[in-house]
Amino acid sequence: MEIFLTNTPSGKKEVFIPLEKGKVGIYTCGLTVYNYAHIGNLRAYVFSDILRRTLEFNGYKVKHVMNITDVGHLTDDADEGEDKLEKGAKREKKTPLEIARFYEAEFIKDLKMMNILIPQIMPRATEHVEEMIELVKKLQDKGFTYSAGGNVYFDTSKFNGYRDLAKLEKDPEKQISRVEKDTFKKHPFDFVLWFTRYKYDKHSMLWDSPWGGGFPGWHIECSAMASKYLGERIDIHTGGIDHIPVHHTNEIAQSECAFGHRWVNYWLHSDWLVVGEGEKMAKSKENFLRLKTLTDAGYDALDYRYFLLGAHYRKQLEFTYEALDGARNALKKIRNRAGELIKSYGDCFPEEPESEYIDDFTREVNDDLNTPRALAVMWEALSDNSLKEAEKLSLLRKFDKVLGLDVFASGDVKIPVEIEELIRKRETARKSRDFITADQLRKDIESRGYEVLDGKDGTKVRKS
RNA sequence: GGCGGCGUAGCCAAGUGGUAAGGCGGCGGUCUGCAAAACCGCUAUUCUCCGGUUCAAGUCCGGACGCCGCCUCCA
Repeated sequence: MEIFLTNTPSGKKEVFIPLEKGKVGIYTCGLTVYNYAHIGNLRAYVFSDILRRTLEFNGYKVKHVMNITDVGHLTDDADEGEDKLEKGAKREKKTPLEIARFYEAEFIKDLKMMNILIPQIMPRATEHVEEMIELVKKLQDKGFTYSAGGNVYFDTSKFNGYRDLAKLEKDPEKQISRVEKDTFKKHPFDFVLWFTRYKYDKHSMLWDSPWGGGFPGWHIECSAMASKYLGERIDIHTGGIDHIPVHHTNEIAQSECAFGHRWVNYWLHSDWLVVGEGEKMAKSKENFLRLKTLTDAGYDALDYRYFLLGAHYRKQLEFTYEALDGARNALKKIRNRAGELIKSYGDCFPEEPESEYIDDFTREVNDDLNTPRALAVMWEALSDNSLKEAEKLSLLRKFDKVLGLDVFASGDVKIPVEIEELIRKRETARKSRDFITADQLRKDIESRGYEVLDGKDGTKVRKS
């Protein structure tokens, strides 16, 4: 079945055609590890995870690369910016590299909790400075750079398609910029490939280069690492919507000039998670929520994942606890159902079910990753009385490969003997119609984290 | 100034010309000693508003109002 993806340059859904049959390379712009990831960041990675899982669901062999930005980049490219890692280091009295490794580890923990498949390759910028220098040299040899004020700049006037991706104003005169002008630039849009001029005397992350000791510009790392691991032509590049105007625009310029041909076939971007009055979540604001904030409040990380899947990745999504509660209840229902199914059928179900629901599900997810509809298909299948229970079980298994909700999580939890004992006591009390004792015992059991389920064929317990 | 998005039930949200998915919540029922769970049923004559095109519009066009993002760093 064909897969359609919305390609940023055209703004339209396009049929996905891989460079090589049966294989896909994906490059995802990762996190700058100077602080914890917030739940908005996580939305972008759940999105790339769904992309990967969908491609694998369709039988593709996926090579997924996600970079770790552990070089401190300036907050802007004039001389005013602060280096984020230096800033974090100062804040926590550690070295920038300690900061980077700590937050990288925390980030990966969050990815795992969100049931995001860890990309096969996660290159660190600091370990690829040589490749970046090589790429800058290549651009220099081809005449796309100039040196000024100690920095090496990319000359955007030499690249015709500059800013096409973002459909931005090409005439600097008409451009309103909020950034202080860097007087060394020939053209306002030019950007730094290599810095030797920097603000801090004791900048601790410096590398030698043909242009002097310094550090790489931000954009060059993705071009260098992406081409190292995926080659000079790449199927899909993903990132947050914020990367379109600057980061990806510049990546395209330097990569296509260096390689001399088209670089990426499909650009996919996820929109913001917003909070309150449509306000985007940002680390600099008070509205910074971490995954830990949610789990400390008693939510499962995958409750949040379910919440994210309920909306399309290309639309702004408003985070509220009310909506998260809805997601939690829904996921719990599915897990309860899945738990019952697995208890009754265990391993006794068709591995590859044949069902129109598979087609429906695939169609939705292949339609630009329409997870809200995919979820709807799952719910319809669950409540379809013409399906056998074992079929539902295998459908759930199958769907969860894409959704990644770990629906069988609460499958077979052993009930402790003391709980069993309380259940028996309660049964005795109920038979003698001593409901006061029975209700007290029920409360007792519930306070220990188990639910009492009275049914036609006796009482059951499950972990709540 | 330029570019772009959004406005669908109490909440989240799908839907890109054919007569309003799904989930949560709420209500009613079955079951239960009661409750919970589970299951079943109901829950938007209507998609911010006003015009237009069309046999047909939430979907296309024009306009109004409201909200938001980007053109600095950001997922």
